[in-house]
Amino acid sequence: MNVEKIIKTEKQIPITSRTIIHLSLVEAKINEMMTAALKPHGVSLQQFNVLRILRGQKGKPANLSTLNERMVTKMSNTTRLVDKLILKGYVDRMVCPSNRRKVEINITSKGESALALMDVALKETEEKLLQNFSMEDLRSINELLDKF
Amino acid sequence: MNVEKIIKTEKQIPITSRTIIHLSLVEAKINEMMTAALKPHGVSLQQFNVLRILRGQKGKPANLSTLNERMVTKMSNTTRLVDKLILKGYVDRMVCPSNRRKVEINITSKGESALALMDVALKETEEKLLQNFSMEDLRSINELLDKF
DNA sequence: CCCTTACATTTGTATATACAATTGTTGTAA
DNA sequence: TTACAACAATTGTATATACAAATGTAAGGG
Repeated sequence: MNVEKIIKTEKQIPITSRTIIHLSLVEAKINEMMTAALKPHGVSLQQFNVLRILRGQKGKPANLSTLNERMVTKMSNTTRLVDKLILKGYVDRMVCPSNRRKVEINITSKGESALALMDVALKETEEKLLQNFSMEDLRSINELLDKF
Repeated sequence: MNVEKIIKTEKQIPITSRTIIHLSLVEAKINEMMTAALKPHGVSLQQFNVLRILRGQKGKPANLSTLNERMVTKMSNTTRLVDKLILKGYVDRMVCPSNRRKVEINITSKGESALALMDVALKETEEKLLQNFSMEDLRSINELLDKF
């Protein structure tokens, strides 16, 4: 990825700023490729993340707050995200019987099989994105990212 | 940054997926902090980037395509981004006399002094974000990010 | 039991972004 | 010169997101 071509905005860009910009550019690239990979499946990256989280629940329903903690988006959007997944029939939502303020969200079997297909597409994209990385590189970058 | 708490969506998450998710989370954090730092100045992160690019032009006007190449956003949004900066009086736009399809965009002196203030705020945010990074860490992470 | 506060989610609204279609301009080949 | 393709920017529209306010529910003190 050719950062220099893009960030030649200032004469002498300090390495701190360079790092921040570099990260944003990489993330944009990732986002773009992942979104493209999911497009044929008709879901957005965020919708995919919700499905993944729900699968991780292994049948135990998740409420909105739980989803929200594990996502980058804000609460109000989580509601609407789930709305869209319900329309597609990938999840269902019901009021929690023990605490009617909460809702319980589950992935449906239709959602699970759709998710399985998405996994394949995403896996390929990940491999493409990370093709220049050795296992040691991956460990290093994760370690460094932990410093944020 | 505690990734583990967030990405416990799946049982055994492979290091490739972990890396991608990790990057997204870090970028989200950066974005959030930068946006917050710019908020008192009344500009978005993207608007700030445009101003920075224009300053880097050193008086030489930039047209929209040029701005676009160096930004993460799409062409149509660049138009509207510049619109907003014009409203604030930070940039001006005129039709290029030699090729009337193009526009020439310049930062105004008002824009430059506003940008100088933003720089201070952003610098602080960067330092906060990168406080755990040694100079060697910064070099490493930039090198690794180049592999994307 | 009523009132207040906190909780969990939803709705309204303004702004941001992506994508496709459109406008206006230039260059060029018949 | 005119017709057509390519270029540069803009507009329309649908969707996404952030933020604030509102809704409905639960829990606890008087």
